[in-house]
Amino acid sequence: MFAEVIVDIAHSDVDKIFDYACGEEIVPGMRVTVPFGRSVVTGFVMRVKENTEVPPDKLREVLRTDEDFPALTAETLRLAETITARYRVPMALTLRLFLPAEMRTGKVAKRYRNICTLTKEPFTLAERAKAQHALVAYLKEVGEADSAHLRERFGAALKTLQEKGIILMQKRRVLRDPYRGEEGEKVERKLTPLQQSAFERIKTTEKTVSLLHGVTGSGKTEIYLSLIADTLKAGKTAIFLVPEISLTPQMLMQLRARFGSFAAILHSGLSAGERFDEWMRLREGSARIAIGARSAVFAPIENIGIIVIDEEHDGSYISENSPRYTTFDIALLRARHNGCKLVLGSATPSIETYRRATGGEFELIKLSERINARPMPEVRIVDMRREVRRGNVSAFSLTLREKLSECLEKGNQAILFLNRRGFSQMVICRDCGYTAKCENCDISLTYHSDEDCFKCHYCGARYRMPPACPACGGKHLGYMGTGTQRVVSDLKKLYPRARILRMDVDTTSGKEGHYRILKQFSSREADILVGTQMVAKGHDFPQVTLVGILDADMSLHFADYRSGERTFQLVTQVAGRSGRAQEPGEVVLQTYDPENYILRFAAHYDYEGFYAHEISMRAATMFPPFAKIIRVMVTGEDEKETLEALKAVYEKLQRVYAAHSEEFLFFNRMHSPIKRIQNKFRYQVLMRLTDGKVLKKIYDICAEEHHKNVLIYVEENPSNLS
DNA sequence: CGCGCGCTCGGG
DNA sequence: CCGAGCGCGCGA
Repeated sequence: MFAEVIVDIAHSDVDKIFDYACGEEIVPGMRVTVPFGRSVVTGFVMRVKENTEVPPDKLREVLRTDEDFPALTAETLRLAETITARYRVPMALTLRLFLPAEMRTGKVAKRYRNICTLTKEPFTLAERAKAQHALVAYLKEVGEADSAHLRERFGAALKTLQEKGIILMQKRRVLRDPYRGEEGEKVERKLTPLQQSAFERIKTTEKTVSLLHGVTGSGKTEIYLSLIADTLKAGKTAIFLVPEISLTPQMLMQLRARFGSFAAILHSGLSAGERFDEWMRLREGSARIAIGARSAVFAPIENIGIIVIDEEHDGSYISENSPRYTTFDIALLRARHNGCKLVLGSATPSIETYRRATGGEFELIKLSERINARPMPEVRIVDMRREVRRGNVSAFSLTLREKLSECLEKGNQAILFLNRRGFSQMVICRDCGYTAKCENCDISLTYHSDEDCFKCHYCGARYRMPPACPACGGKHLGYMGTGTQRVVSDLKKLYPRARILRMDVDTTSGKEGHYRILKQFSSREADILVGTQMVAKGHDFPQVTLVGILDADMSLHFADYRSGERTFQLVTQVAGRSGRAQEPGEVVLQTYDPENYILRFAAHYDYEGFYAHEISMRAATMFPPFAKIIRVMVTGEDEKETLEALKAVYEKLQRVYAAHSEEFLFFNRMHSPIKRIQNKFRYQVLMRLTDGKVLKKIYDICAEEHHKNVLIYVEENPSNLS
């Protein structure tokens, strides 16, 4: 027998099949150890065959298998072929997506437990050894138990009985279960008639993809869970994808309560061992629901009955590393392969998705009512230009201050949202105009008051705060632009008795960081929560009756065709945090552009209006989904080398442009808006295509262009053009 | 990716 | 004439 092997080296030079002689035990999907050149490496068996073209003097043998089962399934191998072809990345890189990182690094220790059982031989115990009697009785009842557990319960009796040969101990491999003992209560809510009909439509539609477009609080989650339960009943498996940030302990608890150990949860908070074991449970089939962020779309399960992508519009579904896949594309491939349904859910679907839904490609299901018909909070738009004219230059409008006082007096909670970390956006010398910039990035530094330092928000570098301007020695340093720290410090002056929590990347470090702050806030340890966009995502705080959006324009003026879409989503989401329980909520939206159509539509929760406006604008300007924006990034530490690489790709791309100019709306090379990040120079070729065959050519050109010390990659519709 | 081969260039 | 440095191609 011969095995076709891809070696686990992510480099295009070795991205090809190597044949090895092997025995019968080798099957496709297995990881094997093979001799390769002068070294020994891990490889993936893609196929096995009876014959080989490789001359016998070159042929070598598979040394051993890494596991005694195929780590990759047949579906997975096919899927990998498609992904590799689509994104022009080495096969090894694609195959790695399907395995937990722990498996490759081999750093995860298998966990063993000592399992105790009673001997079958007759025995007698001393009359007065009470603990021994209790232990034997217990074991008779449960059959077998873990030694650590018994020692804790019965103490030294265990050791005595073991020495007497009455209790037998046996080592056995066990899988870690990160949520053991946290079963919670099994709650199975009955679906409302609206939910029930959505459920039925998803099941019966001819279309593979359904879009559940439901306002916040319309009960989408309950529909997903019912669909998953239904799939389990049919003996199939399920994938449930959520944005990383939504994997809160409460949510995990809810899923655990509903599905018990059938659910395997893959997320960044798990230890290496736990992650590996959750993967194992899926691969073995003892867990049948894979729940997790985007990488869970590669879950090692077969016979999939449903795939759900919650908060479909969320940016975290697009991979930022090679291969730059979109979760939806992979999910669709898997849904087609398994002949199952794919459900997308969102209150604010992405423009692209909504167009495909209204165009008839997806089944569009609207849930326009909230559970219990609770109204959406009222949004009040405040014109900040008027505040400035009145002499109020603080971050808080008079309206917001009034509402905030009112809210606090009633004993309710408030959330203030501002998409800017730190104390002030930048520090400028009033004498000479100098601004501090990062040494590694082409970015001005943000002042952080709690650590009294400057930070670069791109690479995380810290700098000491200079006593005077480094350029002119002037002492008049000015703070421009308000960040979350500044808001907190101003709030403390305005409301000295209010308890304030801040939530942004600076305060949420560590794996439980988010959770800690959210828990403090939900258990009423604070009155006001100030935060960046991470406060926007689906947490349920019943006591919150006021949401303040301090600077709604921030994300609006981003150099990105999707900035309008993102602003709409953000405003809708943050607003949804207000008034979830009995009391109606309010939202104060501060802006310097109160006539802006996006903010107007968002204030009225008018997604359709927003969509109609946005899509006609995209059509008129020929932006996605009517065209494709392609960015070829060329980045490297040495400016000269990087420029040479840029020139080489540019010349080749230009030939494509010349030959197919009708497919190009735009073609140009330039510095990236941020010239340098983490010491790497960034150049780009920017294109806008009327979706044609040239994209393949562009990928080909970039794949064949090899420059050492310079990285070249293609991005499709990149979400930030920095 | 890691390695050895061979070509080239510079110093002695 | 010899050693260091680098570009190239190979690996089954």
